[in-house]
Amino acid sequence: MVPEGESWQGDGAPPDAAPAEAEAVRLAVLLPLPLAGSYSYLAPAAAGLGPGDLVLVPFGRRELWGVVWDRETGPDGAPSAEAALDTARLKWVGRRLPAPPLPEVSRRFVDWVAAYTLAAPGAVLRMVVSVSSALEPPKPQQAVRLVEPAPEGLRPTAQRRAVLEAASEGPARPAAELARAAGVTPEVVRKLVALGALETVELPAPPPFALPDWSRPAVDFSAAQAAAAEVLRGKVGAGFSATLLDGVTGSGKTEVYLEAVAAALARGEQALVLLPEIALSAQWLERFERRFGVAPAEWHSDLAPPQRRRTWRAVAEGEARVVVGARSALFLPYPALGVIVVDEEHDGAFKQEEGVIYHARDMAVVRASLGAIPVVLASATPSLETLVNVQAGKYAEVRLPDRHGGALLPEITAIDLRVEKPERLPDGNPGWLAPPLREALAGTLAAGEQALLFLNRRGYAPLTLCDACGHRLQCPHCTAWLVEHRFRGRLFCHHCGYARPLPPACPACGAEDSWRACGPGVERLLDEARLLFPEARVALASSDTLTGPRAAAELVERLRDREIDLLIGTQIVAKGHHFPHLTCVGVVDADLGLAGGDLRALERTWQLLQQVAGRAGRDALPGRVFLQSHDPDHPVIHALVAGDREGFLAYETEERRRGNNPPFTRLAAIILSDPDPRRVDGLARALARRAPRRDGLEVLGPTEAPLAVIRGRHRRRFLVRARRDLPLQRLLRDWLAEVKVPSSARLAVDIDPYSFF
DNA sequence: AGCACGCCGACT
DNA sequence: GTCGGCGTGCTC
Repeated sequence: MVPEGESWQGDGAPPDAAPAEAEAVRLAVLLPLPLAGSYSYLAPAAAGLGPGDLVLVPFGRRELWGVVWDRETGPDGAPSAEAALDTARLKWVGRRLPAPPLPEVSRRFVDWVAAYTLAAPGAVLRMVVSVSSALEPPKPQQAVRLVEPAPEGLRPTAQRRAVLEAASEGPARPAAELARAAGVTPEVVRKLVALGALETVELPAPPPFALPDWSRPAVDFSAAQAAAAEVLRGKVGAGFSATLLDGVTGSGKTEVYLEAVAAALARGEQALVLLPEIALSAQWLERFERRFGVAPAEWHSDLAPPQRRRTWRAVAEGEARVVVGARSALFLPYPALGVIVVDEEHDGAFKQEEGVIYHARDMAVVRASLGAIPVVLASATPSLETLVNVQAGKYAEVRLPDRHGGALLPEITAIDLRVEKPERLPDGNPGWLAPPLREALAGTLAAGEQALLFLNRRGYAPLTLCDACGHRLQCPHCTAWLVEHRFRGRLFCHHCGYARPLPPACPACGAEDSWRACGPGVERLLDEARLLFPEARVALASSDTLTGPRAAAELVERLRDREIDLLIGTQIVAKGHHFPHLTCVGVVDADLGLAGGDLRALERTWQLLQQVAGRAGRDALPGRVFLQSHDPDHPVIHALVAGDREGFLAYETEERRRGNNPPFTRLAAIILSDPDPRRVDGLARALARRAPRRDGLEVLGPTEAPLAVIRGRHRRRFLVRARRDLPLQRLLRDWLAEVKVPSSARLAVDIDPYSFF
């Protein structure tokens, strides 16, 4: 018989002699598919399979991996209620995969997230087991090296010589890498192996993830930091807790929460730090290494597949002790997670908007609760949701009041664009910088200090129209204007990626050279800055210019080395980098986002501008911040100028309460889409007819979604607002189950929607 | 999600 | 006459 724990070879048919019924068990196996539930399989009792085990199972005419979710027998050995399916129809589980079983807490997390987001459990499972190739043990990597002495009779072509020369330098390398280094196709290398000039060897396994040294001394803490660190350390090992770590930019939050990480490490546990955008985290990694002496395991979407495989397995085996990652890192199968930190918890990047739609900050709190561990939410501008939870006593709070090292907070001034109008530029084009901002920039640059212009608009101009007939260039697939990107010489749709060159003549009236750019983008500001400050070294920072971690790190370096005098950037520059000589920040359009219509527009604007303002004057030099606005009396602008955070929060809290909006109610969005507008309208009407009606529940819609057409799909949207005590998910599930969705249409549910697009 | 089966247009 | 389009349905 099969020894327990060994992998049992099977192929969906019963093993040699079919075991008697008594020797077989029924298992519920969850598959990584968007299906409603698990599927039942048979397995020999002696295989010892239990919940969490990873197995291969036959499914239709395919073979899939799956996770044993449950034994389908009650405590008395009788089949459970849901195991009604006729045993004769069941297939047999195949091979058990040689991977650590999925921890119980991960399985409960999958079920919880699926129930909350209305996603299929299998779709959530796929986020946990996101690297199916990691389920087999790592194959040793093959490499090639030179055979010495070289075999005789080898025809030495130029390509072969290049390969042999490359191979003579350095250690054995994978064939593909060697081919790349020699500038030849892999075929040449293969041929040389066949000819005996190169030989294949196994590369030693890469070194395991190093254990961070938590016993190294922490950096010098201020009294406030030391006290905060002590509180956070005390949460570790004390069951579930959620704590807001609230401190202004530069107050040293990172070092403080790393003490909670150190405490978890000291207990032999794992730690997870979620960052909104791992790509821009070079400085964060430096700080981690300074504290622990080694690098943490990284997890984000653009890891190379071998690294991904290795990291997944190292996490599952408990070898990777600290993971820093983007939101998807939350779903890794940690066997011994001891603490979760969500840095910049207010950041919208934690909201996953595709596939399983979830908010990583909220799900982190759930994961912590299921694992009975602490979660730390860190931010200089906490979300209203989190602050309300603090006020309600659900979350603890730790504050770091001062800028570490005593740097001064910047002085913030609003510029009323209705009074201080930007002048035309010397070349006749409109300008976007009002006189007071121009003067401040001139003064800053003359003093040899650095300045930042912030405008949250990529490209040259948000709209391009024909001066002769007024025709506006629009995306053919979306309800959106095309944005001119002059450096790339093309027009782009920011919603679907459609790109085309600027047409030489207007497609509507045929006029030539008639395009007029309307409004500013960062590229246009760059033109203005170069014209006004020809001596200054100006650089641009947007997602178009900072395409990866290297580019971002390089920019940070150039700023630090003062090779840049004036930086012009989108929100990409708001994230926490230290630029000690940056003393002047100009927000070109502080009103952008105030009008946005969605319920978090004000909060986002507040947070973004607060963060941008925090870039100014971080060390000994005081900073100045200018907000250009057409509405300087707006409460958000007022609060920013007065530095009145409590005032803003009180205002915004009251607005949300009055509008019956979250966190005082709960929202869900139902988004329908179909290439055929008539069909999506039909589906919307069918849903509207069956919309649930009850006290405390509002169903708004259907309306055209704000971008009515994206990628050629017509979109309609319902918004559901529910009193917090109502079972929102159950109501939605019952409602949506009543309507048949045509196969061409898609229906997505967004619980707690953030983006209203 | 795949991968079948199934019923209508342009091609060797 | 077939190859092939993707609409509908099923997978323990």
